[in-house]
Amino acid sequence: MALILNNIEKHVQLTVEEKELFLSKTEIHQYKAKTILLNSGQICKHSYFVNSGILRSFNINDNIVEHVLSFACEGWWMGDMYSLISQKPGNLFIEVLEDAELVLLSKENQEQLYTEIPKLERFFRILTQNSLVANQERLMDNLSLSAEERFDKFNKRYANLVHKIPQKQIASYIGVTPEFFSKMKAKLLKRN
Amino acid sequence: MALILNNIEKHVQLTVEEKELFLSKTEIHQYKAKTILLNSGQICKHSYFVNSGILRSFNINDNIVEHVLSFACEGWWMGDMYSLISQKPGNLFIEVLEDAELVLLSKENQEQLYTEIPKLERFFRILTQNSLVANQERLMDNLSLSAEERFDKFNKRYANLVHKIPQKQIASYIGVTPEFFSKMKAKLLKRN
DNA sequence: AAAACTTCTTAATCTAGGTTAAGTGCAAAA
DNA sequence: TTTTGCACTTAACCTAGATTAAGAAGTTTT
Repeated sequence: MALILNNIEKHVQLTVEEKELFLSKTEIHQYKAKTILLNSGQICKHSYFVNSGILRSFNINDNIVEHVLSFACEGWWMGDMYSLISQKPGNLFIEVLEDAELVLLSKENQEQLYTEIPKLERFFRILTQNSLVANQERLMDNLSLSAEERFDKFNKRYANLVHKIPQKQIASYIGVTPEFFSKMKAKLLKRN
Repeated sequence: MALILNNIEKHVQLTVEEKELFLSKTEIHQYKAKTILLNSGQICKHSYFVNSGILRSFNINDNIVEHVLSFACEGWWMGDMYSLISQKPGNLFIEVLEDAELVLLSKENQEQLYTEIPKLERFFRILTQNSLVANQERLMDNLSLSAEERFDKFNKRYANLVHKIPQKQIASYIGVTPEFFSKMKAKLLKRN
């Protein structure tokens, strides 16, 4: 359970009482692989922190093609930010890729904590800023890098994940078809 | 000058004293079109709020190709978030596209305000969350929509901007070459 | 341990968008 | 007022990656 507190304390210092208050507002749950935590069209009620296992968020466009927005493994946060802040139905799915233990923080408790412990508002501000920076970089990468270079970046961002998740989902994350990804991989192997 | 306070008060309520304190930490400057507010490799020292005029942020990749990250017109904020939070040299340029009046808020003053007026930390948290949501949507759009559809989205996001900025920069924003954009535009005109 | 699914691969063919190049129309220098 | 330099267009040709299809290799279910 220390993991989430460590994560928070990378950015703000909490007192013992604050840590207890924070933990009292969270729940821990276990989920099996393939569980859908959030469906498109639903309202996202929780932020998820990954103690163990792997999650992914994705949407499905008109052509019935999935596009992976993000993965989350140990120590990462996950949620549908749009739905979470607007409390309207979102477009994202959140799925468990590998059996997971998650810390759940409900929208209401999160809002309460912002007021009760302003340091937590700071923490989530910083977290969101970091996400935004990463997202902006990925956006620019998608505009200027080749599929191969984007695969490199994926590997740096999500170290070790290559071996743990179906490669069609990596293809989706970097924005190519599974067929093209397979071809690209074969080319990379031959080259090295 | 009311503009920036209105902008803030869409999300948090400030007292008269707080508004004064906030304003005392900002500066107003006028800039001519083509002014470079921030160069790649520099450390971003300010957040910019646009009272009037138009800004854009972009980077330049190895091939000497520009990629537009964002535009900002009246009522929008602009900055290099990466450089601003890390205080390290960034990759972004920020340029004035149309003569502008800007409100400057320095990194140090912004940090002080977070502590002096926690409501402002809340305000910037919300602002950053909204940016993140918009960025995630654009990322997914880039993975799943055609150039034409992305142009539609550009028009919705930046109403009226089509007529005010060089079209090669719209092309860059949606992620196509100026030549292709020109061809696409001709096709759209013929169709309607 | 077969049946039923999925994931991954290979290969032929196709296309959205890129590249190169040449020309037009302006606005800003000079 | 000419000249320089962008912004934009058009058109021929090119390519990264998509699409379609079919088979191979696991996994999961029964």
